[in-house]
Amino acid sequence: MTIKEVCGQFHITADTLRYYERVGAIPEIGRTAGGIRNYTEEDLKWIQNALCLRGAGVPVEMIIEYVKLFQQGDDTFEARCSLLKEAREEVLAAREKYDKALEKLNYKIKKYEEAVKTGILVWDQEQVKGVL
Amino acid sequence: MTIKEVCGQFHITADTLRYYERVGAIPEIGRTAGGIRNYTEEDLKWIQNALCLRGAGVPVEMIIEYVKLFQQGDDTFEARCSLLKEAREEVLAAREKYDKALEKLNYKIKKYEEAVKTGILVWDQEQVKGVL
DNA sequence: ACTTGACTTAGAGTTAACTCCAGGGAGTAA
DNA sequence: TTACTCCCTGGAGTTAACTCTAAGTCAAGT
Repeated sequence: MTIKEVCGQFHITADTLRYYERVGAIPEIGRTAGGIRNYTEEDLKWIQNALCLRGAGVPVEMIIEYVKLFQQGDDTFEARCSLLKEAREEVLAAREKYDKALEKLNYKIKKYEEAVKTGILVWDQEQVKGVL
Repeated sequence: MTIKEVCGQFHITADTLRYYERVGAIPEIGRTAGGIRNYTEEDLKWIQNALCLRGAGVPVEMIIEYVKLFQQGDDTFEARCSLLKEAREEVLAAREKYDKALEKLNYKIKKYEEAVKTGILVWDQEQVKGVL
């Protein structure tokens, strides 16, 4: 599979794909005789993994660390496990912030929708702290 | 309220607070006779607002836009409303990615916990796509 | 053989969001 | 008045994660 096909599949640029490989967020990709990258199904899973974690704000550095541990073999199960747990904590903490923001946004949007109709903006005091 | 007190309350640095003010993510803060910032309760709400949105990945640029509209008065209800809706879409989309990542992380952590005990790592094929 | 379009590298450039620094003023206490 | 801590500004520096550029190589079609 060529780099272009992979890009199309994941909606990312070739630069990003090469960047991930260069820094080690995905393993080295095999090449054709002519030196052109040839992605396997396994490679696609690694890309999926990197994109999924990045999408949840996990730093590239952490993904690199996981790939390294993976490549070091079965002695690193424990290290990988605690790395993943660390990542999970970060993602959970971030998601809570997202939930809080959504709650406030929903409240404000509701009030603004009313305000657009009535011409008057009202905040029910203290219903949601810190709204403006 | 001094800048230091505000920093303590929100666990951010004075630099960040001045930065938000400088770019307009919060309104201008009133000063003492000597030119030192004196934060009011209203200011704190704006800071809360900025931090809440930033915590959910909403770009500073968007927050600035909201503050601008707010300061332009009641003619901007509609504009503010659609800005908030746009922000909500972004936050919702991001949160879905977080959920997907969490699902995978939970699955992998479970498998790794078993692997640490048994010495063998098993992926139930296709249960979660793209796991490694 | 030639053209065309996709691929390669090393390395420089960009962007957002801070973060730090130098040089100086403000406020309180001894 | 001296000391000390906090605060001020303008501007430079940092960091992560890409993103782009130049100069060249590869592969397919005609």
